[in-house]
Amino acid sequence: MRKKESTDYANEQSLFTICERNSAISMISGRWKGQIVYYISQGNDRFHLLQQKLPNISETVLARQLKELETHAILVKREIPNTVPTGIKYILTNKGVDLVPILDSLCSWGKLYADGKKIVVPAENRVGANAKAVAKPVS
Amino acid sequence: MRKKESTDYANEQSLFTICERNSAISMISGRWKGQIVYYISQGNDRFHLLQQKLPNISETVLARQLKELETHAILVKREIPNTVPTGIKYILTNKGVDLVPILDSLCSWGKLYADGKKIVVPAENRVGANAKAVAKPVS
DNA sequence: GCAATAACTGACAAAATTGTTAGTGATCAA
DNA sequence: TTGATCACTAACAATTTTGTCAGTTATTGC
Repeated sequence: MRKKESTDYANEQSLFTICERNSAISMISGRWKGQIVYYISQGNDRFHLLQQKLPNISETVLARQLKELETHAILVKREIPNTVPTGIKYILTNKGVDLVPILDSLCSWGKLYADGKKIVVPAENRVGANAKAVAKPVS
Repeated sequence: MRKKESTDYANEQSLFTICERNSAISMISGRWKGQIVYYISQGNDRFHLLQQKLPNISETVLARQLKELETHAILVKREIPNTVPTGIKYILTNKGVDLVPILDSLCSWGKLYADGKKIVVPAENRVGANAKAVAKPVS
C-alpha cells in the first residue's frame, strides 16, 4: 500500500498535475500490463487464456495486474452467464481500446531502433547550432 | 543494481523478446522520464534548467534519470565549449525526437478521459455479443 | 469422499526504484 | 580565503513493486 506521506508519493502526484502524460505512463507501467492489454485486444479475454499466453506469470500477479488495469478503467470484468464455475471475461473499455494504437506505436518505435536504425543527433540540436549556446562564464 | 538471477529480471527479459512494446514501456517508465524528455524537447536542455522546471527533483535523482535516458540512446550529453565551469547540454537523438509525439498521444489519451469522456464498454465487446473471430498474430 | 476447475485473496519475502546525505573539481568573484 | 556555480558520484535508507505460498468458493465428475 502506498504511503500518502512519502516524498515519492508527493512527487508522483505533482507530476500528475503537471501533465496527464505522467499519469498515462504510470497506468501502463508495470511488468505485464502492456502485453496483457494487447492479448486482451486480440481476443484472449479469459484469465486462463492470459495464463497460457504468459506462462511465467503467477495467478496472484496476473490477478493483481488485471485489478490495476480495472482500477484505471482500461478494462472491466464481466461474468459469463451459464458457466460453471462462473467464468469471467475481461473486456477493454473505450479507454482501453484507444490505448491499443498508442501501445502499437511504442512497439514500432522500439522495433525501429532495435532493428538497427541509426541513432544520430539531429542537425538542429547539435552544440553550436543555434545562437542560444553562446559561451558565457558564470555570474 | 539488477540481479541477473532474479525471477523479476528473467520475466522482464522474456517480455522484451515477446515484443518491443515492453522494452519501450520500460524505457519511459520511471518517475520523471516523460516529463524530462518533454522539457528537453522544449529547449530546457541544461541540468539547472531542468531543476528549475522540476523543483522537487534532487540533483542525484535528476542525474540518474538523465543517465538512464542516455543509456537508452534517447538523449546524449555534449560539453558546451568555452563555458566555465564546463556546461553540459542534453540533446535528444532522433530516437528521442521520435518519442515525443508518442508521449504527446499518451498525454492526449490521459487528458481525454481525465476531462470526463464517458467510459463505456464498446458494443462489440459486451458479454453476449456474438462469438468473436479470434485473429491473433504472433505477439 | 476426493479431485478438478476458474478465478481469485491475504500475508509475507525478495528485489527494484526512489530519495537522502555528503562529497568531488575546476574556476571565478568578493 | 571564503563562497558560489555546474554537474555530477557513492553509499545508504525508505518506499514501492514483484514474486511466492497457502488458502477460498462453488460446482461437477468419478
